[in-house]
Amino acid sequence: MSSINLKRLSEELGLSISSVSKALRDSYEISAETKKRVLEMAEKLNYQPNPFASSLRRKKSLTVAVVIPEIANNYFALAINGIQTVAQQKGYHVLTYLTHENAKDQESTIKHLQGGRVDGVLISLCSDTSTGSQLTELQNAGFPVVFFDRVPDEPGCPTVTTDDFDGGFKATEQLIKVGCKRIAYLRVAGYLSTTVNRMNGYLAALKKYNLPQDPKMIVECSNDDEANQELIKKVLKMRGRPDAILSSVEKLAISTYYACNEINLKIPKDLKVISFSCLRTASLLSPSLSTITPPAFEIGKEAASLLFRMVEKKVYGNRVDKIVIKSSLIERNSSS
Amino acid sequence: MSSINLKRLSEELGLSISSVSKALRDSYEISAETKKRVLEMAEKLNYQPNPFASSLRRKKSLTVAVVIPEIANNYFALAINGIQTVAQQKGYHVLTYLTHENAKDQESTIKHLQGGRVDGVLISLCSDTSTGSQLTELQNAGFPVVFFDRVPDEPGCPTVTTDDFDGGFKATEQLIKVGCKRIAYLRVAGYLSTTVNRMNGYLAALKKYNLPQDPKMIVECSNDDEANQELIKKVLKMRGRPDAILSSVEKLAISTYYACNEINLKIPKDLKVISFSCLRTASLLSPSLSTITPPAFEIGKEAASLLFRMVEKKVYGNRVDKIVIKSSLIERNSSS
DNA sequence: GGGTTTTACGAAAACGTTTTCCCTTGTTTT
DNA sequence: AAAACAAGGGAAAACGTTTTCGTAAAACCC
Repeated sequence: MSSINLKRLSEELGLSISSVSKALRDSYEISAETKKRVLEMAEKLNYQPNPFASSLRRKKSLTVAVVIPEIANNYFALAINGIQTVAQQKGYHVLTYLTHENAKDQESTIKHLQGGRVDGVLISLCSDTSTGSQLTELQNAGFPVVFFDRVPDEPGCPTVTTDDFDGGFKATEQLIKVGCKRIAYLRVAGYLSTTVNRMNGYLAALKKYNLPQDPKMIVECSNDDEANQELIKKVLKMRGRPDAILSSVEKLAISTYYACNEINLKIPKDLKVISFSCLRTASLLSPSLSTITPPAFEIGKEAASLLFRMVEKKVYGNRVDKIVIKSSLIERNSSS
Repeated sequence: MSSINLKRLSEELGLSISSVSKALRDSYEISAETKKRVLEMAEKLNYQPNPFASSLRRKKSLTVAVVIPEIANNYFALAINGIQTVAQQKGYHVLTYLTHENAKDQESTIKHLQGGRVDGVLISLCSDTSTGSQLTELQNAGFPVVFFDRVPDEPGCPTVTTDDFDGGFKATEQLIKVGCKRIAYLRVAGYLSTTVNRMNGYLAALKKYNLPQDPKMIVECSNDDEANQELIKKVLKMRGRPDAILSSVEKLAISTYYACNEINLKIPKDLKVISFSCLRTASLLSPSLSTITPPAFEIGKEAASLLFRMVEKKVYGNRVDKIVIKSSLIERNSSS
């Protein structure tokens, strides 16, 4: 837009283009006095360097991509907040892409990103990702990728996650301690590291306390809120219905609340509920919702920091970071 | 990354660089047969065009910027969702920048954006913006800018907003109809189009129903949740305390709920509450919160569509769009 | 004061595209 | 058969930086 470029600037100053460029980049080859003149003129003419020319030449975009399933979601909104905070402070730009839990979208996004548009990628896999191979390929090619929250199985990739297993375990333990015997686990369809780890924690707790594992107590939900609500209603009306629900994601807890309203089940009297959730209004719900709260903002910050370490040092092949940040279990009325 | 470029591709095919480029862009100068060969080879070698070279040459970035105060906010998360949806479908990339309600950040962001990094800007002003002049300057220079939600006063700029005045009016009217006499309005500091328009609607309703305008009933809040909660508590404890609260933003309604919990005021018995809010769990709160809900997703979509119209036709000087999308007032228990 | 180093700057290539202009060949027109 | 034209393709400039290399002049070293 500001069609004032180095050429224009150099003419104005009676210097060569290269000298002006060097002055602006504070090169030792340019005298202090000249630098000052250049800076002043650049300021005066409101010179803004063309980022594409610069990126083309330097093979650096100063940009990272964030690829997430959705954004209208407290967890991801907070995570992005953390990512942006770190990125903006470092002078990086952030491109975001939504996959809408759709593997095809995710694939084509990744593919486009290989053109060099970004210096690195932060990604949380979508629920119907069949495999992380496309991504691991990418990073094997030397491209910095950090996974957060929903990460692939492959051991060789840097991840930032929370202690999902522990969260699932402790939440389940808590439900058991208040007397629940038939605890249902609401999972989302597809293979998601978070869902699976949380479930494994849940299963481990059942085992520790000698409670049976009923396959009917593991409820596989979809991305359709309506359908989920119906499904949960069905489960809550069946013979031997659960007396507690552990929800692996926030929206399923919401659906559970609606379902209970509809079929007139009282939480916590008839059903106790704990959910993984970043809902800020958890304590204002009726009843207040017990949560395992992942530190989404910190996870975003850590993931971004890790990515920038990888981007800035060239050496990220020899070491793989697996950062885990603890969630906190907050007991409220829905589970007591 | 994929260091395979046109040169490499052309060598592989025994064609010139220019022919390959033309083939890829489906130029009429290239025979169908050759195009097919080129496409196949490009696919085979996983050719990804360098976006910077392309942007540099064509002076098009296929990228837009979204500048918002914060992202961990239901309204903005939904709006971004709408923006992304339109942008991704159009093949555009989206850069997001957070201003953290800080005018300095906003200014420097805008300034950087003038380098040509983006083809257009979607922006919702931060609360301590003194003036939109920097932006209007930008668009006078022929740069496409669309304001959404929080827009400047200047008449000459394209905006996408909701009917804030009406929302404020109807919410107030509703509170009056259920018998409230002393309705407080919670506003945020600084000059924000939304806050002011909503307040004007509030004032107009008071006037229509011959209720007095008490300056003490207009409570100016800050960005500090703690402080706001204290302030609201103070207001709720004063002589002649309000019997209803109209909150201009979601978070102040949350603070109101917390404040009431602390000083043991019962909503809706002792205090009725209506808030502008996109909270999905409004109906699950205790008590369920009556809201005026701006169609954030649609606003995002409309804003993006408008921006793309401006970006794609060169002619956007002669006409200024001011799109208004209605909010819906949803009455729940907090106001009945 | 001849030689060397340092300082400060400029010329030009390079990054990977896109696009304008030109050329060759073959076909059509008159 | 000469002229005109169309089809398909290539050479090279251009976009705005950055960076390597070169080189004048000034400064330094006995």
